[in-house]
Amino acid sequence: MQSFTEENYLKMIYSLANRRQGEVSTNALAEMTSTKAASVTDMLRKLADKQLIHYKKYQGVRLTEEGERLALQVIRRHRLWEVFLVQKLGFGWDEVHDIAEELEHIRSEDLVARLDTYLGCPQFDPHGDPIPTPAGQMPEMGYRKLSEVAMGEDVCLMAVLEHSTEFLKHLDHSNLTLGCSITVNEINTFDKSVLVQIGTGRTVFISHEVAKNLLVDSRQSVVASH
Amino acid sequence: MQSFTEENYLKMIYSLANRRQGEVSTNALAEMTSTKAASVTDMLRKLADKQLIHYKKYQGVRLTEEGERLALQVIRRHRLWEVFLVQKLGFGWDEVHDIAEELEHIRSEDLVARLDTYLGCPQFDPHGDPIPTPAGQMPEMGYRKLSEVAMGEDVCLMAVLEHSTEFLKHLDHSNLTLGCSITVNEINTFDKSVLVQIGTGRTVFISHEVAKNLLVDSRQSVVASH
DNA sequence: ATAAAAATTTAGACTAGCCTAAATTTTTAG
DNA sequence: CTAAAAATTTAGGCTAGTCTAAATTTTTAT
Ligand SMILES: [Mn+2]
Ligand SMILES: [Mn+2]
Ligand SMILES: [Mn+2]
Ligand SMILES: [Mn+2]
Repeated sequence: MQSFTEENYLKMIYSLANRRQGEVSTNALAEMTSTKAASVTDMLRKLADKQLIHYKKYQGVRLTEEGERLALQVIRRHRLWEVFLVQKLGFGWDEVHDIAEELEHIRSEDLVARLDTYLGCPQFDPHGDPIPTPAGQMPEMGYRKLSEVAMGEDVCLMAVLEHSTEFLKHLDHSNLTLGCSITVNEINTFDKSVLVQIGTGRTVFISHEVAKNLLVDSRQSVVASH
Repeated sequence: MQSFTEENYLKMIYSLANRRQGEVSTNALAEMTSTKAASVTDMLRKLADKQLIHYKKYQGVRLTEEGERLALQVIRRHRLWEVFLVQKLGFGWDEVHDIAEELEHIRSEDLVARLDTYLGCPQFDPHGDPIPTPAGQMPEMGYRKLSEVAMGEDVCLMAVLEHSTEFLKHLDHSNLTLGCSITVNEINTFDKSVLVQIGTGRTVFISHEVAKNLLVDSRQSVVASH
């Protein structure tokens, strides 16, 4: 059985490994856990002892099969609770992360199964992130970043990479919601900002900083959530 | 801000204080927290430092006003989550205690308020226990134990004092559910067991051990929950 | 190729919560 | 009223998770 802390480390190793491909560094983990590198090293030794990670001193870290299985369970719980908070309790998508961060650690197979059923077995969380299957598979969506879309293309907003309240509030403010269609009208070469039309409605300016964090799909996919 | 452990101690001091009136003893807390008396003493010193309890060495302990306020918040969260688990997720009343024991520690004013609204502001949890008000008042029900009811009386089962899975399963087995009416047909003097009729239906035997843990009301009150 | 910089680990220390064993205080019984 | 029993506290120690400062290894840049 793992502690809250160990579960958090596993989850963060998983997401860092997927962001930059390959081994995860001590410093990256220290930043993400808001601790110091020395503390991370201690924890890595413990996780390695428990066979949850592959760890060679100075060489970075990688999840074992068992470690990944556990990480995906935590992520599954996190995302299911986020769906609950938004769809059932009426929270905004910018308000749920911290609460889900605590709910994700309540370990009861039965609870997760019932919650999943109750929510109608959702495929995506309120940020468009796929929910790992009960069997522990993480669906791979082939999304691109809006910052990589060519001029004139017509795409659909499927997910966001950044979950901070400020970022999500900013999107609300620009009328950018999951599932909305986006047409790229103009790309400014000097700062890579874009001018897009949302649906058939208004035209908004999106900075490169923001565009990098919007995942889109060319296909006319069904809306993930709303 | 209090830790999980501190919250658990406050909650247990509250319920022990209400059970046997007056100061709560170190040993009683040790038994209830499944720790040793020495550990309890350590924690009592800490809670006293934080002004959450009145504590004089060797003299037992009592909650301060602030301590009681916090204890009631924890109890409110616990009972609301129990309602959620039973009414929304379909758990049995014998399965929810341990999960609620973890959920109760998630501190978000907003979460509790929304959950309360979502559940329809319930007054009682699945065991018939009153849910403290948001303002921190614990409603006082004037229930009696079934073991104290006179022969021939007609009462309504309102709550249970024991929450263990075995006990609750035993009640299910005897068709004893919250809100059912009970007529005392016979009281055996040698072992204090009773023979009762449930509603207009079958007649069951109830040992003193069980009857002591059933709270009833003479009035034809509306069913608390079901 | 090597020296400086950056990343990482080790050493030593702290707090929260828990334990056992021993000391102390309160209660109970004769 | 006193001696034994029971309850409680103190002393000293352990683990998880964290920290700072110092040592070590790897990377980067001349
Ligand atoms: Mn977490
Ligand atoms: Mn999310
Ligand atoms: Mn608890
Ligand atoms: Mn209850």
